[in-house]
Amino acid sequence: MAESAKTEEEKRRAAGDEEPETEEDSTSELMKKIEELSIIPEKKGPIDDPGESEIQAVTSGNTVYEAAVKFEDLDLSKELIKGLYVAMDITRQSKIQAISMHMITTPPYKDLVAQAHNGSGKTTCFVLGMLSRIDPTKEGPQAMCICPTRELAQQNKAVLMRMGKFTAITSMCAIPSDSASYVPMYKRPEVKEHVVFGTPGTIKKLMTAKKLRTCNIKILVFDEADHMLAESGFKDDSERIMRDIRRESGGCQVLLFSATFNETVKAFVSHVVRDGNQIFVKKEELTLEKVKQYKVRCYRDREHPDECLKTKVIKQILDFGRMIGQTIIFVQTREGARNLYKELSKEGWDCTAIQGALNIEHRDKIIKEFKDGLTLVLITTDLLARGFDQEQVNLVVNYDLPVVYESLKRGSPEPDCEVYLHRVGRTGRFGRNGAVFNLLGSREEEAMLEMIEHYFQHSIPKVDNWEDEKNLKKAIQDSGLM
DNA sequence: AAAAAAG
Repeated sequence: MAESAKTEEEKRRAAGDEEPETEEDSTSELMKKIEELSIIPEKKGPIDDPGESEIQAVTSGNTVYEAAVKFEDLDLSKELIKGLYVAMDITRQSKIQAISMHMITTPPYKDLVAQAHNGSGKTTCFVLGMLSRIDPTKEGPQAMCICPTRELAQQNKAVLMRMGKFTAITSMCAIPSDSASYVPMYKRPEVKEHVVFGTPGTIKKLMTAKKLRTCNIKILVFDEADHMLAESGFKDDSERIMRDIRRESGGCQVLLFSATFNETVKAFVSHVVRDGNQIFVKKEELTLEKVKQYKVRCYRDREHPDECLKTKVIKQILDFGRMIGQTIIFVQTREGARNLYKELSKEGWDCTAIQGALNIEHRDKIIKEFKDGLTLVLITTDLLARGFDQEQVNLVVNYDLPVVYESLKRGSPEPDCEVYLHRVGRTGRFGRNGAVFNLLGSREEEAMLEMIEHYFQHSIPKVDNWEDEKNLKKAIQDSGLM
């Protein structure tokens, strides 16, 4: 099943790559594609994913927006339409795209806070929004996107370059660079590119060094906005960047995107974009139907307290996982990532590990190898919990459950349900199948997973007797993989 | 403790 889906995917990809490059040919190819689209599924309108049915939109003021059923309804340039259909191979709009695109691309360009499920195409919304607002004949930044990690900034930039392939729009990443190629801010040239993707620290430094002119910014995006605006360490920088750019640009459009907005953040961001449009999803509706979640109980043995059963379970899961696609294993700490990597690679298991303490060259290399499909198993901290998009990932393993740090200090560990949701969202993207295994090494961890089940009103089945490989295999089969 | 950043 997964096999056939994959080959079909690959076929389409290959076909896309062999697209004739001459202007006439690719345009007629485009027209053909558009024709096909208008006869096939449009009566059904936007993708009717079961998981996407509960999106609620609140528009501000008396601006009337119509849902855009097709991208052609959006008054986009033909270069952008071509980018969507030919370079991106996007055929239909997802629900979040249908609801939000007019809000983003239509005057009076109101601010927007938009929540939608993991893997439902939020990036396409804001990247298309940015591209549509840019005048490529003018030099310098006209759109900016703030991200929580270097990896996400780079990934988003890659999406923009692909979607804007047939335009003259340029982009750059403002993220920390490796020590060898570091250039002090005062020595840098002024940013000439149209779009800047970056992390808060580097963006802020470029702005204060006057190397990043923000007066022509028309659209400012915060990806993973709830995180950027609520988490200490990000909050102050993000707010300052938003305030400065709003002032300098004379009131640019601000877009806040994330899969999660808890009640506290919701109240706060609604204040930030007071006159804006809002799209929210109920938290019970956020779990992905296509992703099957499991718990595996592997408590430490009283007779062998040093033996780590979790590692044993991992190896069993990887036996299957490596046959069907790529796997991401989440751990809580940097040291945990190092240790598990050592443990697995020592015994000849082919895997890599990434965490924030690695040097930048190494980080980039690990990500590239994984995105290229050269490595099948990636161990990571919550560095990759949000936003990381790799369609071949069909297995996620929570070696450790995400914990709210403050609750640890209080002595009663609570799970971080939002991080849990984001981790789960690394698989099952765009309606694909996926499976998540939660390894429970103690009574406390079992209790935490119960709290997660309660939070999402979604019960997670247990895989009994994991020592027998058949049971793990059956779980993977039940999730539609293999 | 993870994420960013520090030059």
